[in-house]
Amino acid sequence: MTDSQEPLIQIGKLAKQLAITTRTIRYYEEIGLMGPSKRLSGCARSYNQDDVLRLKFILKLKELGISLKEMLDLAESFDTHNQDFDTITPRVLEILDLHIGKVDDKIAKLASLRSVIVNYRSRISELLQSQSTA
Amino acid sequence: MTDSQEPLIQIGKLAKQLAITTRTIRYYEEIGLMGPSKRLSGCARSYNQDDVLRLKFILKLKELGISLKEMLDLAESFDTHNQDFDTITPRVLEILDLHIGKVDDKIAKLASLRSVIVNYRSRISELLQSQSTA
DNA sequence: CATATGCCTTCCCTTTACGTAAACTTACTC
DNA sequence: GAGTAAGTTTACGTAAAGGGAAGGCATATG
Repeated sequence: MTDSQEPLIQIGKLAKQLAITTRTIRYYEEIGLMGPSKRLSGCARSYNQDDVLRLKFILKLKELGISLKEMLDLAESFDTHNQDFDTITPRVLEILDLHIGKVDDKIAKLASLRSVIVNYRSRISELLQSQSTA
Repeated sequence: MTDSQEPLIQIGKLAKQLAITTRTIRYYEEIGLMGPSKRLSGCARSYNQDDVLRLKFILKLKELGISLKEMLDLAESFDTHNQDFDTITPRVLEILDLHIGKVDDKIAKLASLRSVIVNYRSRISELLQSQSTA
């Protein structure tokens, strides 16, 4: 595991690679999601493979609809009991379950919305029909 | 239809009745969702049954996930061609179809999101399982 | 009369997840 | 040595949907 030289990447390249902006990466560091990054000479941030993976993970969670604040909470509970894998994982499951529930709710509401709209649509359509045949 | 006296209700009561705040009602008026309300002496807002229905409708749409801005767009196209029923109706159908499409999109995305989360959840769950049996 | 509601307007505050300058270093290249 | 590109920090701006306080009428009641 001890590579003679870890492949380090700078912020601009990393951002482009993940199709986000440098601002986003700095922001994640700012709020503590990414941890302070190692600096090159000239203070330029550099990222190794672990950092990249962490960022990808964050983006994945975000894509799943988890807010940055929730991630912070998650990260905190990782850090506070990170010795015990058994106690942290249920917490993750809990959060995921909560999210599945939320998504189910949204889907149900949208489905109901859809039927309302469709209903409305057909009533108007009928109205138009009777209008033209009058 | 000409009631001798329409039952008028004031903002505080209306808010309480719909379980929202007076600020919310004023806000909807502010952005043009509710139209200027008739005032009593003392400039107090008053609402008749139509107003109440409109507000209920807005809350319904909101609950269904339609943003206030989208409602404004809808309201605008109602208002701009409201002279000719034959020409307005197809436009409404168009908007409704567009919304049905949007809703379908959202539902599809959420469904895919759901399966991703569920997948993730089960992988973690398995991990926990194998952990405890180790 | 005093006080308590209820309403009014105006205006700044909040949260989330960044966007967008401004002003400044550092590094590479012609 | 001038220009360009990429990096830095600080800090104000944005959208959505209101929250909440200040300061001021008007009505109702003991």
